[in-house]
Amino acid sequence: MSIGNARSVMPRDATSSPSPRKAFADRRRDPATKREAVLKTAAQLFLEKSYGRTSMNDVAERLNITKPALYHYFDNKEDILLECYRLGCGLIEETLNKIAAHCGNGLQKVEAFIHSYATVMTVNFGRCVMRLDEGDLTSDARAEVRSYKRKIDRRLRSFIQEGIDDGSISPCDTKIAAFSIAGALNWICMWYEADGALSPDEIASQFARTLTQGLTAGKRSSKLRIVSKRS
Amino acid sequence: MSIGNARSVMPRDATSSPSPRKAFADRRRDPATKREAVLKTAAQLFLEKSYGRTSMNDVAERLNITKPALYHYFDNKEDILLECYRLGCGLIEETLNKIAAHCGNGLQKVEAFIHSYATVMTVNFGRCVMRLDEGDLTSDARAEVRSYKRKIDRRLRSFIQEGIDDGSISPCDTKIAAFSIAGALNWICMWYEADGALSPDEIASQFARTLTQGLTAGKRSSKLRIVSKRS
DNA sequence: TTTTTTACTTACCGGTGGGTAAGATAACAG
DNA sequence: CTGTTATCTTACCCACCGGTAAGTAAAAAA
Repeated sequence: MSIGNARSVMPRDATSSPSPRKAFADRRRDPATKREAVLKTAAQLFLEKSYGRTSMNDVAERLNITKPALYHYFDNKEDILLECYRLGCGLIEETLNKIAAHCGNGLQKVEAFIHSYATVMTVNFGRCVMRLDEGDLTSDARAEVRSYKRKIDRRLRSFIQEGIDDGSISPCDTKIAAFSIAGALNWICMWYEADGALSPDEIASQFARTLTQGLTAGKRSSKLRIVSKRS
Repeated sequence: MSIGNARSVMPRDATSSPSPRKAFADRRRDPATKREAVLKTAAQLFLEKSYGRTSMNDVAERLNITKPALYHYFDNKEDILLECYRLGCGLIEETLNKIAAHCGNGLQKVEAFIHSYATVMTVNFGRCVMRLDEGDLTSDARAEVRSYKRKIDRRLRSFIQEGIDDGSISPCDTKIAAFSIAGALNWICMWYEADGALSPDEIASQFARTLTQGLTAGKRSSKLRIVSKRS
């Protein structure tokens, strides 16, 4: 429909705005795109400055609009936050389903989990899930988010248990093992920076290795000999 | 007032108040004890509700005093926060020094690190260091705290490197291995609860095992002797 | 006792931030 | 062109919070 001239920036993709900054350039575009632009900028700001220190004015300013305009797309500030959580949890759940389908033994599933999850932790909405403070949510919303997180934890534990059962993982306390792995992965969202030295894929691969193999030398691949001390 | 005998609660220890709540019962006690009481309650509240959602009134209320009284012991809110960080960092540094002194190979040092650090993460001031948001500090204070944290990271990496050099740890990217271990440990302060099912010592021991041994089955578990090939 | 000092209270200020009321302007339908 | 609707703005309200001023009362000193 009559691209006019200046408007020819053109969406490469209907659902992902090229730059959230420009989504509000035209007065009448589709509301879905604008809503998404709000969400993306908000998520970005929440990660930069935390939810509490990000004012609605901050979000509006970065979008070149004024605060009340935001209330056309979201009921209130918490609504934006909750949506960030939901999107992030959706990303995680996707990967979980893929892994459960991906046949393989328990250890392989855990490895796949670590790899995928680490990758999600380098994506803004994914980072929001673990980095933002649940305490900023009202109790209803918090309960919802908690249930998502519990689900993730249960899945990871079941992968580990599967590995113990099929012999690919050495017996251990699954609860603590899961806490340990999930902790290492969750913490990624605290130090990762998009323009940093480490690429998401590097992180994911190295984490998968470190967490499954441990540090201890003495596996076949290493140049050491192991002498069992106590038959 | 002037309860006379009620004062016989008596400090079992000069430096640790029995209950922060009662530190302000008498009008004239030593200011050091009261200052400490403020600090403890503040730390507790910061962990319960976050720094941002904890008002000076909240702190005062829990101590049965009024807000302005707090300003006799601290210049401002951030001053309290910074002191929490400093105390926590002090705890961590202590353990680091003990470990460096404690002779042993690299792997043993890393194991000791994991054990001690996990324990610190179950102590309020220790938890503050990693759980509270640096963004709440002014840039000067933030720089100070960051330098403490960098130091911790450097020490851990040096332990790992030492292990690689002496053959007790299989070669790996020390930076990512350190991130992985530190992440798992730091995350403890996000889920640990004092009255929970897991005791600090259980956590510490299990983490030391999981992180050093990994999940992979096939090595003899703990009772093995490693013979370094080099030298 | 009287005086001085320390510890604390009541009352208040200024700034900030979430959210709203009501009006303006552009897009669209007819 | 006209009326209607969606979109966005200016102006404002109110609650809360960090911090302070100024006064009160208890403890310690004299």
